[in-house]
Amino acid sequence: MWISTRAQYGLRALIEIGRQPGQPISLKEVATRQGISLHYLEQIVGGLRRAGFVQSVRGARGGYQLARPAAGINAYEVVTTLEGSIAPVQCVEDDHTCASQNVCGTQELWFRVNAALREVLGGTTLADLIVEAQEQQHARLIQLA
Amino acid sequence: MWISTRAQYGLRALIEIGRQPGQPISLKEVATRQGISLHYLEQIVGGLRRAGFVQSVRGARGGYQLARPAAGINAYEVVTTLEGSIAPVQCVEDDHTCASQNVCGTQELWFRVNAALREVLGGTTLADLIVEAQEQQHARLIQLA
DNA sequence: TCAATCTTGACTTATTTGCTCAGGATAGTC
DNA sequence: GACTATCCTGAGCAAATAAGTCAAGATTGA
Repeated sequence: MWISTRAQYGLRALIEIGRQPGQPISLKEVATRQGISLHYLEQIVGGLRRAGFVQSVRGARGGYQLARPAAGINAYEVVTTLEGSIAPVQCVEDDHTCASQNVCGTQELWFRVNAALREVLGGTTLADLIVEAQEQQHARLIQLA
Repeated sequence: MWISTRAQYGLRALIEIGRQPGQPISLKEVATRQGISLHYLEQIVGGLRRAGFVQSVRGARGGYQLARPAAGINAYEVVTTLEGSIAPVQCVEDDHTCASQNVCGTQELWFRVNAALREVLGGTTLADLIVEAQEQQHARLIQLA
């Protein structure tokens, strides 16, 4: 497992926040629904706020809401905001120049891995995830009945 | 960077070992060529031996050689041998059942990421890597000339 | 016999992760 | 204008992991 809980929880929080557009949801609510520690969530969502994904509404009945439409947020930017680079190896990291001058023989492989990752994560928007989450919950309710 | 140096060095060692089929190469040689600590390399290649990728030849003029043809070894098995699972999140790990019963909404995303990874790594054989490594070195020699 | 090489396992050191805790700032509501 | 819900910040900490290092031995060719 190499995606930290930080990024995983951040994505899940965004799904909850994006679910009811217009009205803010408190972190307490998000924490209960997703089973995440409140204090830890505060740290994570703080990062998402500073990066411009969500807005906070302070005071009683406050909470968080999306700062941009869900269809305009993709999983790649969310994950890298919370996690930093997710390149498989250092060679492939944005600003890095290879110490062994490309003679190791594996660099092209890691580039292909990196490209595949960006394609999958960059091609999934928060709007997609919200739909998937709702379908999953629906399917589960039917299963229980 | 989430592929450990262990797996990276292991792949690079296999490229060196697979380069001259038939004759064993010492780890000292591999360590010098690839710029890796000898003792660390011993640990790593030991793992590859136990997993059946390479054979050791003891004594003077000994070393390591491939135990299977290079075209029959793919990067996915090498990496997972040295690294354990490379699933992005625990949900997706082979024997794991999801604690939040699939209501988190992100599981499908991680499955897609995992599938993309397996495809790229599983589709690259050691024989491919050896060719790529030789092309790289050739290109570099021309560049220097 | 000697030296080159493989083999094993314990140990170390630094970093990261995943939290917890304490305390504050801000703003609606009664 | 007190009360309370909420956001916000930074320090601290235990456990795990990574990336080696070190020491000592086994095996075999020359």
